Amino acid sequence: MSSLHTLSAPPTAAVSRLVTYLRILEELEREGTLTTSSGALAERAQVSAFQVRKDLAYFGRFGTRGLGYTVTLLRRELTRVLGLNRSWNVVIVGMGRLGQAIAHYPGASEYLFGYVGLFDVRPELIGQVIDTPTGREASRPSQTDLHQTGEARRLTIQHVSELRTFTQAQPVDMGFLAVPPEHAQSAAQSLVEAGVKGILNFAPTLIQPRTPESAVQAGGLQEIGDEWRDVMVENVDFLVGMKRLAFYMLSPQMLSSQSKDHDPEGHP
Amino acid sequence: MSSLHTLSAPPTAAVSRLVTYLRILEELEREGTLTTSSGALAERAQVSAFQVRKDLAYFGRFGTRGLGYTVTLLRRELTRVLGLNRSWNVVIVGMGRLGQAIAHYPGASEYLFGYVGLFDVRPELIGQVIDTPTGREASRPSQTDLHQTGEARRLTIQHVSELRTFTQAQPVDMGFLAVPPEHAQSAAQSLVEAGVKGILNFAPTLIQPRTPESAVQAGGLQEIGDEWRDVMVENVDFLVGMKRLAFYMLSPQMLSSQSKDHDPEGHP
DNA sequence: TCATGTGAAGGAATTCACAGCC
DNA sequence: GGCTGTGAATTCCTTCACATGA
Repeated sequence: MSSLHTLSAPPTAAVSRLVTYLRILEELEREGTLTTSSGALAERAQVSAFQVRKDLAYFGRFGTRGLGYTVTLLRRELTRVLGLNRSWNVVIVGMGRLGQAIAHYPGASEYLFGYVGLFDVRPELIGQVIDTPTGREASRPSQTDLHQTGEARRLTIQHVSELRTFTQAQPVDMGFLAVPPEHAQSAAQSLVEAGVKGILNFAPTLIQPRTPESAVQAGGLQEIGDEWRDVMVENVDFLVGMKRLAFYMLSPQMLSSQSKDHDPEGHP
Repeated sequence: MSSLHTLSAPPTAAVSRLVTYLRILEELEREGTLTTSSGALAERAQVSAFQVRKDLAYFGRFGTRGLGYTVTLLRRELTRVLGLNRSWNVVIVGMGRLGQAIAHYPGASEYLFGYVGLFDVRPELIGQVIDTPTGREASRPSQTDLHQTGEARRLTIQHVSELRTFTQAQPVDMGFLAVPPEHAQSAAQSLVEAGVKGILNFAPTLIQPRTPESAVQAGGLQEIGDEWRDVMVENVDFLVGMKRLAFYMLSPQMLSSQSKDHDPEGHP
């Protein structure tokens, strides 16, 4: 009977599935569907109905027994739970082909993710002007095409060395890292020193959540590692996906039954 | 004492970690390190030494008790296990900004992944010529920079409708899908109808591993679903990573202890 | 009667401790 | 002695069955 049901931490895979459910709910909303059920969501998400209900139960009670879920209501709740009803200021470090593709990618500008700065070290890129899509309005889920709302924001690529002063004038929540793997650690270090607390790493390498020893003995850092406290790193490495695909094509019988998919890259 | 130890299917997360170990071994090899240990690998992979040993044990016995692992030997074994010692012919469907970034991405051309065809439906893209990096030599791990071996392969973007005849003349193992989400299912269908058995899906949507009903009632497909048999789909969705990052930045206490990372997108 | 929400059962993956072998 | 390889224990995630409530 207690109103608290923040029992235990949800499995990380459950968070990924929540993102999928949210996307499906948005599709249903666009299709004009008013209500749905755990079974219907399960089919489109390629999981079991049990799984859907359990996943939702980690975060609250959103349905009506005997009826199911109201699409709009559940969409709104999941948006809130995932932290997608607030705005996130994002910088991209590394504006090569991948960084530019990310900057223009339509889906990223939904949900109030907005690019506020673009950075690189290559002289030929610095000063270049890029039009990035801006986030949709805060209030409306928008019946119209989500990909077309908002207008472009014009940004100039700056040198990474300006990152620190940039974040003093302009709050930055996340940094997207799209630099070559050999520069990923130092670029991440620059982000952290600039006070950025979230890193989405596209490079095929793991970011070490600490200041490299070389930098420590070189400079006079007083509180080592402290700047990395509370920094979240999430990895998006398509080479891992590519190699996993190769493995499972070669050995299809190696597919374990449980949790065939869902979840990101990185490590505990 | 039996020489068989292909006991049970490894966790899918173990496969992702194997990819990480392999990358670390390549780094160690470039650094000139001859031998290593589960502890050393664990530190760089951000997992426990137990985990490293258990993961390796799923696939064989590669170390020497009391000594550790020979870097070159373990690298070669993991390369074989992951199916990266054979060549993979890849086509890209969707040559917008993301597709072009993928086509030029240096890491993909390692390990004998080679692009053999590029496809799109937009008239302004068809006929455009793209230089893609080619795979490194089969035999050598190459002491020199892995990213610089091989020369460019010149490819012309073709219309997706030519996919079927293309695969009859040229074997294709994998298709990389970089089209907008609303076209992902039909593009995947085109790949499958052309006989492609592996799909790496970059679109933020789940591919349904079956022919849509609309196509079934329209055309006279005799054996429904059969063309999807043995097709592997792997998802790489950076929007999921982005939203996961938002969630964990908002609720850091929601980090479950186990398997904080590692694993792809999709579902069971 | 319907479909959700949830404690309990079951199964999988990780962690551990130690046996086995340089 | 040192580090791997591996059965056993533990922890976690998923599946299930049913109580709950519209």
